[in-house]
Amino acid sequence: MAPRGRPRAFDRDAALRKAMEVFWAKGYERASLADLTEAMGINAPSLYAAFTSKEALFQEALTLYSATEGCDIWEGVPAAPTARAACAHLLRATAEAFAGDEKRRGCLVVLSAPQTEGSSPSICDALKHHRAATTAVLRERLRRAVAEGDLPATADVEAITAYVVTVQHGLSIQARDGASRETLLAIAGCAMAGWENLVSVAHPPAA
Amino acid sequence: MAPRGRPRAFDRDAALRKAMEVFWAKGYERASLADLTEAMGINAPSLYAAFTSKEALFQEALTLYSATEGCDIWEGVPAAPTARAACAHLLRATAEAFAGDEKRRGCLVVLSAPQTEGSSPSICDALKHHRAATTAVLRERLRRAVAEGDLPATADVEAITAYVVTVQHGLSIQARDGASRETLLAIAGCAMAGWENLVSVAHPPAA
DNA sequence: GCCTTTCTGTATTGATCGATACATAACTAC
DNA sequence: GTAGTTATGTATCGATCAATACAGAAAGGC
Repeated sequence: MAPRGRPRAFDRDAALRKAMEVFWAKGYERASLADLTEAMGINAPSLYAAFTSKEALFQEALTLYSATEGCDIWEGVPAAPTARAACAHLLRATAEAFAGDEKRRGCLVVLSAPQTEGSSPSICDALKHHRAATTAVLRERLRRAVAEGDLPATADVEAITAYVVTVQHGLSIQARDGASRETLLAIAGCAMAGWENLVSVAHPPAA
Repeated sequence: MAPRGRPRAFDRDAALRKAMEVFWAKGYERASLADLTEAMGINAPSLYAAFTSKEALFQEALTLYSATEGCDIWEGVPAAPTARAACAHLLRATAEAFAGDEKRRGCLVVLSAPQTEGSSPSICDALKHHRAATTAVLRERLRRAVAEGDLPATADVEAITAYVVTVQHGLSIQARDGASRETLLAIAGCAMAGWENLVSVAHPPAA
């Protein structure tokens, strides 16, 4: 069952991983074909033959990212024993992940294409969809917590979900600005400091 | 004291404001000269004669932004009667500001150039410096609160500052993802729900 | 009037963008 | 072997990028 023509001379998975790292460090738009081909160690025609287009390459890189980098963070959310543990894990794991090396600070999904206007709509939509999907994971976990009696029935699941996700997104900016591991973890700690009040208020007032 | 040569045929301030709006909606890199000149109603040579370069134009737009758009939000921080009021105002005013029209959702300072790698270093540094400056405003207000006895001496001012700023930055992402005014305000409310615990803990644990 | 100065519109610069045409190389099938 | 298929490297495509050269227009100074 060997393929018919001339065999590919490079490791497709390894090249995809390199591409992901370039997108992670530079974002979708700023990652040029020259950047990508250099990092991947191949020429443009090979890239297009294997990945169709820059956009399709990014989509694959995004899938790889969520399957590898975001995996630990988000798998722990439904698996956590309580709603509180789920949120604490999410924020702490995010802080730990963003404390890595220089090139990988912050989340690819959050930082790759922040501008709605003018960007490739499919890229923007894919990232937006991805953010919505991860948000849904947390929301479902919190809903389950309410159903199980872990959280009071009056807890505002939508608001708490949005709040925790907002802190997580904000951590990407902090990480890109060079915040230390300690700072990132302190932020996560602060965000959880008011948990008891947070879940016991039906509709948290705007102040 | 009339200027010597042919008078400028456009309103420089009005053109700068238009440029700011383009940068706000598209970010620095994605805002092309064609976009800018069209919005400003002038040709490229006029733009360069009046603003030197795209980069210098952005710097001026950034100054205008902080002098107008960010003004209400940040002026209220030192002016607030208490640390709690300062933070609550900051987050609520941010939520209100980001609930505006489609093109202006989120903060220009946060969203214009999220990628450190490869971007124009001076643009990136300017935005980073601006974020640091606004962070410093909040930090100073909290320090004053400790000095005045408004906050306990054991309060972790650095961590609280970083936390509140992180929520504020995260609101930009939420706003760009289309969060409603109610959602943005609910997030601000959630962020403040744990205030009493937040300020009474010396070093908030990571969970 | 004429000269200098500054701005305006047209047209264009070299660089870089993402994406390919083409000829050649390397493999399977027969 | 030959035919068919796919990948590779070089060289390049048209489009777009930020930035200008240039000539004409509109003002003040004299």
